Amino acid sequence: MTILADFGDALRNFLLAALSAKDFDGIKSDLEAVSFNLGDVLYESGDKMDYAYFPMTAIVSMLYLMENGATAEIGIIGNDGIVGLSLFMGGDATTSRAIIQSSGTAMRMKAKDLKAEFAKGGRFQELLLRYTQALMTQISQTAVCNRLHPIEQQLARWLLLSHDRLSSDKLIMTHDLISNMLGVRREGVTLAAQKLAKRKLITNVRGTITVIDRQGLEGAVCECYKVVNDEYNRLLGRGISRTFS
Amino acid sequence: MTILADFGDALRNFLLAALSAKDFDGIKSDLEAVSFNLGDVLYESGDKMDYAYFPMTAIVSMLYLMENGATAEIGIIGNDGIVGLSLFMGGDATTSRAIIQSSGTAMRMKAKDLKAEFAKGGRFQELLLRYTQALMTQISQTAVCNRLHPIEQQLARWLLLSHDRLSSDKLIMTHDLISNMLGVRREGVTLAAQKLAKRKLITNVRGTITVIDRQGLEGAVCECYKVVNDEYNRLLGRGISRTFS
DNA sequence: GGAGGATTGTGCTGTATCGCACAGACATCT
DNA sequence: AGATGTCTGTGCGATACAGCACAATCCTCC
Repeated sequence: MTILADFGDALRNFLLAALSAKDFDGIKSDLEAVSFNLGDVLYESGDKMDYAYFPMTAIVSMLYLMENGATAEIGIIGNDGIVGLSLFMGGDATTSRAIIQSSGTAMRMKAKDLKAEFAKGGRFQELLLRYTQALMTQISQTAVCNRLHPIEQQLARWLLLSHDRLSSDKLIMTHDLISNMLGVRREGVTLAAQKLAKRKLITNVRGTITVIDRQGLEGAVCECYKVVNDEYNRLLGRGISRTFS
Repeated sequence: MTILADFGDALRNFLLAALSAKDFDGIKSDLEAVSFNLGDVLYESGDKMDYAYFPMTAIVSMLYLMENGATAEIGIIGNDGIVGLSLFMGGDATTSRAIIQSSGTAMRMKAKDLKAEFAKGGRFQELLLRYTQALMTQISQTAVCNRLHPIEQQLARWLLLSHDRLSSDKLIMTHDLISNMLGVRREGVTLAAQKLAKRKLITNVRGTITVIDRQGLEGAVCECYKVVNDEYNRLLGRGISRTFS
């Protein structure tokens, strides 16, 4: 992680952008721009959190780590949200690891500042709570998808969720990394990616997956994607999906 | 659903019991005791909620329903918590169905009363937020468990979560009902229940599963159960597990 | 006590995915 | 250019579970 000298464009984060100018000015001095690289860990499971993060171009993956080393992702947080819900929820820590899935920038805010702002009530609190509910929907739908849908559809869902939070069509990710997120074998990801590539929805070259047919990918995904996106839209006033934005 | 004449023992619900006498007196007049039967639906997915429910002896299952009719449970709420988080989260509805998994009683509270009490801040708000985080942990762990663990362990987890929220050792549930919760085939539940019965952890007769070796069942379960229980303990000051209470 | 329905048990085939092994392709660094 | 490490592709058997079919058991209600 690197602390950036310039303030950056905080309004690339939707939660910050949804504040009124007055509300934003109130918290602006609490924000600090930072930059992350792929694989950086924001928190380990059980860590007491010192900061909350509002991703701008970075994407964060919430990952569970099992005793036998297996991992599975429960949610993706990008410029739509905030990492560190448990600060205002009261727990100060979660049982998941927060890891950078795509390099980029974020605003960070000290734990005590976030708590203080939250405690004031008002628009900021409301936004944070609505985002929490949206994230719960994403996690819930992940649970359902893990149970009921084949890898190919889950990969499509994962690619769309990531694509929505990126400004590019290129996802810098190895199959191995993706397999850790989805909690499946690396070979399973290779197979699924080949199928999607054969359908001309993505290209699939060493270390990079590129979305070439966004509409088509939405046709290949299970209903889980739309349910989550509709709920983000309902709760936060706009979908995160790049198709409709 | 039946509205009960007598007030009942509201303090069987841990959230209500955790309030100070003064705080509880403040909301007491907002509460009304109701009784539910197996299969009663508290909300459908997308329904605007009129009431929140604090289960006392009832157990509620949060269920997702897919387009093809398949279902999967994302969380269990009993006397440890509250059904209707989205009221104070701001969404007023969720994408899941809330259905009675075990008959019994609950306190209900009008939506606007709950929102008003939440908005006051203080101990009640804090408890609700902490419970929300605990439930998020349960949902997340469900997602992971769905991905990584075999049916037998998942059934054990599900039985323990239900057993913790019951005052009896008898769970009135058919294999078919359980299969809807776990999102697997009915036959899969039959097989898994037979294996647990062969290990003398439960008995398994038509329509009723009885826990006969609680300790043994905890030995048969995956780590998911303990992670969730420890987190409830950390966040809410006590585990829900009957073993340690 | 017989009929009918609900619940559980069992067997079969098909399939998705795992676990493992290894080859080929590519990237990087010297 | 060659060495080395990383990433992807492929093939195999094993396994867990799905989907389907149907028998056996039990419960309830006339």
